[in-house]
Amino acid sequence: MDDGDKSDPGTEFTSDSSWPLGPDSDSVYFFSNDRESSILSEFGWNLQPDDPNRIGFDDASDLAGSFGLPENNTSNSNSALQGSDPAGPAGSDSKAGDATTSNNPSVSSSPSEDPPERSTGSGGKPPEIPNKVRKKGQKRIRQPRFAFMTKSEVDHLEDGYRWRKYGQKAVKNSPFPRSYYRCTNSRCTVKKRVERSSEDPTIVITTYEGQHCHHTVGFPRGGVISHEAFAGQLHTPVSQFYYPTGAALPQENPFIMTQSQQMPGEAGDHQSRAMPQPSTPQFPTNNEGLLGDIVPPNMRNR
DNA sequence: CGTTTTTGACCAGCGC
DNA sequence: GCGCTGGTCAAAAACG
Repeated sequence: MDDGDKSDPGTEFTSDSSWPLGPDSDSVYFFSNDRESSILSEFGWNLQPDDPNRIGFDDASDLAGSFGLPENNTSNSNSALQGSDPAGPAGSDSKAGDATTSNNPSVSSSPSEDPPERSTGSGGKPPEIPNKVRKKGQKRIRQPRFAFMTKSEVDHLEDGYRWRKYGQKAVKNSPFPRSYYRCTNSRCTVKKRVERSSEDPTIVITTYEGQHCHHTVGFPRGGVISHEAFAGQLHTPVSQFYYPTGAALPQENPFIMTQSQQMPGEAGDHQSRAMPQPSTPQFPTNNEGLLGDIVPPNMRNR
């Protein structure tokens, strides 16, 4: 939770080619407004607003409908969301700036200075302030989060980075534990949480927090995930959300969903991968747990 | 032997 | 203020 530090890092983004997912993800993107598409493009996901394959949610009712929400409930949900997120207000912006600028843009522009991927084990201290050192009132810095759902038999999907598990917790309303991973690169603050959907155990919900300051270890070109990496694990990206911590309104949230029709064997087809045929997204039904953390309850199909 | 995982404990934030 | 919950720490165990 840490809602006190809902220092809305989502208000500011930096591009990062090393982000584990990118335009190569065989995806259909849903935007609700220009802000979202601009955010996507900052992530290197260049989708033109007039792209024929772009599916836009130009108003809240579209969004609501897509989530199985009653349309007349949408406006309510908006306000409810605002209320549910005390972080929205201005004060958080400066913190958000801190959080994101600490992941300064140089991270993606100076790959040659990337530290070597190295496992530091318990000896390596994460750059973030440890709990014991952190004084009262010093809030945890939340970084932009990016979540997606993948139909997979394995919990921890290979994404080209090395992760060290640092915790596992049982989560409320879910029979499945949530695992916490940290990038093994000692200078990299990226974390990731992995949890199975309580509704559909075949779906793995992965949330990345922060941005890598280095390239992948498994993929020499770095940055863009390779579909081959998934080939042995199954993988149907079911949907993909970008939900910046602290962002309040659904129509202001960069809301992205993906559904891949691509099978592992089709991995090399970059052209078709750029924009697959839109299809009816599979929306999770009542995801609690981690999804609940990234998708406002009133956006869920309940 | 170095690294990663496991797991109980601890801490912080939030709601009541 | 208290209890609940999520998130993190850190020692021990497991692994390669």
